[in-house]
Order: sequence, then C-alpha cells, then structure tokens
Amino acid sequence: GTKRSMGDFVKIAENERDDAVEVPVEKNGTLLVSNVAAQFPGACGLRYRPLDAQSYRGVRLVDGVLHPPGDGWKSCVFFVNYPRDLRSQEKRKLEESDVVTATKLLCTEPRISDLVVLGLPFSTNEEELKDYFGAFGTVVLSQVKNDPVTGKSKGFGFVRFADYESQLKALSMRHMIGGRWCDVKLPQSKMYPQDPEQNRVFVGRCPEDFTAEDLREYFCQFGEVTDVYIPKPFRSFGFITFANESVAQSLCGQDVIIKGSSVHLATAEPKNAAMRRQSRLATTQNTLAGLGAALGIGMNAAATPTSAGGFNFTPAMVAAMTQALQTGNWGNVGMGGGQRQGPEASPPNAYGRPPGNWRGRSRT
DNA sequence: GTTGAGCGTT
Repeated sequence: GTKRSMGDFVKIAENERDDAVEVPVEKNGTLLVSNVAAQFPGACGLRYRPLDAQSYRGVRLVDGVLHPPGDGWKSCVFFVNYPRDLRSQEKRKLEESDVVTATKLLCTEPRISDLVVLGLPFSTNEEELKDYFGAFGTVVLSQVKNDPVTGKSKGFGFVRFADYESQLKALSMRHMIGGRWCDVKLPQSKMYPQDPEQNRVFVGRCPEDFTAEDLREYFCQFGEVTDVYIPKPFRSFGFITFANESVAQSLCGQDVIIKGSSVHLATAEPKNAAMRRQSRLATTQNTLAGLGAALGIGMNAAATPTSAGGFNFTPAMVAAMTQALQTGNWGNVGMGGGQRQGPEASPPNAYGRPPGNWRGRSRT
C-alpha cells in the first residue's frame, strides 16, 4: 500500500545535549547525506553509540548514501559528523568552528548524570516519577522540586539511572507523564572549572540532616580526607579537603548520591580574591589544554593558549571562554563575543547556538 | 481550586 510505515525517519542530533531532529529515510532504507545536511548544514556523516560498545561507531557512507547499521535506524539516536578541517572557509569561521566543536566534545563525554525532567504535572510526586522511569532501568534518584513557601511542585525534577544505557534511552525521547509531555535533558547547570592546585571539593545540594561524619564516611573511600567543613547555620553545602589534589580533581564535576540525596561536587572557590585571580589564569590554560586533548591534538604545557595545537584563539575568544568558565554560560563562546560585560552583553542563549545577529557588525 | 518556560548548589 501507500501507507507510510515505521522506520521512515532517523533521529539525529548535533550532540547528546541537543534535541534530536527526525530526518527522512529513502524507500530502500538508506539515508542521503544531503537530507542530513538539510537539517545540519555542513554535515558529512553520522556516528552512533551502540548499546554494547563504549565508543562511537561510524555509519557506512558510499557516494553520499548512508547505510543503516545492523540494528537499523530505529535503535538509537545518531550524531552528526562535520569535516574537521575547513581550511577553505574564511578564517573567522574556522576559529568559531574549532572552539564550538571543542567545547561540545568536552561536554559530551559519556557518563551517568542526573537528568532534568521538565514539564511535569504539578501533581506528580517523586514516587510516581521513579515509577515512570523505572521502565527504562534502575532509578537511583527521583526528585521533584517544590516551592519552599507553598510546598507545591514547581513542575520539574531530576532523575538518575544506575546505568548509561538507560540514560541514553530516556534522553532520546519525549515522555508522557501524568498526561503531559515532558522533556528529559542533561542539566545545563553551571560548569565549574578544575584547578589542579586545589585539594578542596565543594559539595552542593546537601540536605539539612547531613553531618560532617556522613561526608567523611562517604568520601574516605576515595582517599585520605584531611578536613570536612559544614557551615553553621545550615547553608546546604559543605567542603571536603583531601590530602591528595588529584583525588579532589577527579571528583569535581560529578554528582554522587549520599544517604539517598544527589549532591554535586565542584571545585571550591578559593578563599580570597588574590588566589581567585591566580586560579582563573591557571584554569583558562588548563581548559584550553583540555580542549586540545578532547580533539586529539597535542597541546603541551608550555604552549601558549592563543596559538597551540593548530588552534588560533583570538583574545576575544579566550575572553569568552574565560567568562564561560566563570559564569557557566557557554552561549557566547565561539562567536567572537564575551569581551563585553554588564547590561549590554548578549543574553544567554541556547547552548552553542550563536544569536541571530552574530554575523552583523554592531554599531559601537 | 491559580501556573506551564525553565534548571539543583559557593
């Protein structure tokens, strides 16, 4: 018959953080690169993450035609590949592309994370949330955020799975929960820079009943704990100091569950302003080196951040990245902005997407 | 009895 069947579309996303777009499949089951490029300009191929593999796997490409993997197009979300080298393009665009690619790669490391659930019915409670997502795998965290005054749900929450496969599945679709469509996303909460000199870890989102002993008992599994500090009166955070700096660093950026609560571990802010300035400089250099590593480009410690590993970061871009690291807003990175601050600065926008007027030369 | 885009923590 002429009726369209399932399998007519492939879910494709820019990366694991962005929403997927459905791209039509040809009648013979193949996918044209030109159709992918219609949604993702510049796309030259696809990759995906098989459930049984920890690495990405490339999709077979012959003469502009992409051939489905063994499990077919429906088995997972596919990710867009772009040409690494765009030297024929104008230089400004090249720089932007490099930084955007690098920052995206840094943010798509495969790891289990808390997931934000948006659009929950105001009536949904944590038990119902856990029950719903239990169909995808073992749920180790279920939270509904409430208004502290009224005690009522704010319509969003967080879930966390025990395994990465369940997380990928939950992220790949929209969810009907309690009669409403809900979105599940990787949280875009603030990214905190890592500082190799720092042996203190900030522990955020601590419940009020956490004691210093609770924290010490949990964190001693990672290495020798030399101090635990919980401010009084209660301020919902604490600090762990390790004897070993690399132990502290390895924990920063993770979410861990202690006594059933998800806490976020981040680099502690240095105690005084002088140390803070010093650490910002180290942080920027460290991050740029990290970007190079993420792209598989060697960037030795002696290299200057503005011309290393084939990158050509302009001062404006370094400023944008520095600002992003300090504010957690990556929206301006890669567009040559970020040097302006205050009310006139561009507002935050969707991750990695330049604002509509970025090509224009603004009047100064 | 109200609401509907967002994002938890220094």
